[in-house]
Amino acid sequence: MTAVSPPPVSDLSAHLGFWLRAVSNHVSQAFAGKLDGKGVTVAEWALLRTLYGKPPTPPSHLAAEMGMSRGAITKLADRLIGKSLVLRQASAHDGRAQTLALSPQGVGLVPELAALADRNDSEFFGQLSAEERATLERLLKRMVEQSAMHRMPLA
Amino acid sequence: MTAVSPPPVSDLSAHLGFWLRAVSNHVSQAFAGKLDGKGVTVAEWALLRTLYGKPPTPPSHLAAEMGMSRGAITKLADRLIGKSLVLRQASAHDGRAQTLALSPQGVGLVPELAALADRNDSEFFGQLSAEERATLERLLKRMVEQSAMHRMPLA
DNA sequence: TCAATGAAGTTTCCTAGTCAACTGAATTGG
DNA sequence: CCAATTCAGTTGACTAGGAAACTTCATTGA
Repeated sequence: MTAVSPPPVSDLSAHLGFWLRAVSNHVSQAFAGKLDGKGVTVAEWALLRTLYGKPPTPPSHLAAEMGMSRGAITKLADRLIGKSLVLRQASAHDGRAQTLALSPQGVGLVPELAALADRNDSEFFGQLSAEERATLERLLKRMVEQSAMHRMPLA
Repeated sequence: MTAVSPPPVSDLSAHLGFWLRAVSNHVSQAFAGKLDGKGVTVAEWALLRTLYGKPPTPPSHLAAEMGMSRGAITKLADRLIGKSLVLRQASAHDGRAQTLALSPQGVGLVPELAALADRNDSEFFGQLSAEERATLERLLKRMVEQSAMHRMPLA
């Protein structure tokens, strides 16, 4: 009568996905912390940046571009309108449609936030050599292409 | 009188963090889909895997190891106990403390889930050459070390 | 021309975290 | 030896997103 020991299974850390997620979450959380000081979340930053320099854009376009549901955009936009960073305008032609655009405050804020994004990125990836960064970028982009990641979910 | 055009700011996709998050989320979501068939979430998988092969473990240890709050572990454990995959036991010595352990069903399930994790990982990273995978792993692990990511948040 | 279909946004319900307040048990030091 | 503090775990309020039902409007085709 021998004791039954559980079969060996691969470790969590045996997966590249594990390390990818660890680093990704760490970088994102650090960025979230920086944005906190500006009273903005990462998702809000993404929407603001997406609107920057664009003509007024329908929420459904933003949803597709940002890889979020339309419902999520509704709520995100509500929050940003509450912060006076975004303006919602009904379409003249189509009674259903509307567009979202940056308010003047929003336009003013985006460059500040972009500077934080730059800083955050170099804070973490500056630890790698330029060549290593290029390699990392190349590999990641190839995975995006080959895995048909046409949606870029924020969550 | 010249029109004021908004200053150019770096694109979202100019940041390595952007691509990292895109790939990470994609891989995680694909994995979540696979786990769905087993009635388990990614966080639940992580807790099950963490308990596998370990003696009964206090929730607070799991919280530290998994980079989650104690409150989150309480709720996660509640769910897993509801699915009869985890057992909660009060400590004999310390009236406050308790331990969590896999149930027999939990022990049986982990290898199945681990196989899904293996499959998911190779599905995505199998697109890279062995050398590229090694490079990616090296770079990611270095970032974990150098950025003092002692916490590994799941969220 | 008007019923059926489809599209755009909103809303509701659900899940899953965090944080902070709380409960009850253990420890400590005056 | 007991009051204050600290510690483990739970709970509740809150946040953020997804999915699906729903509303309103537009289009289309018989």
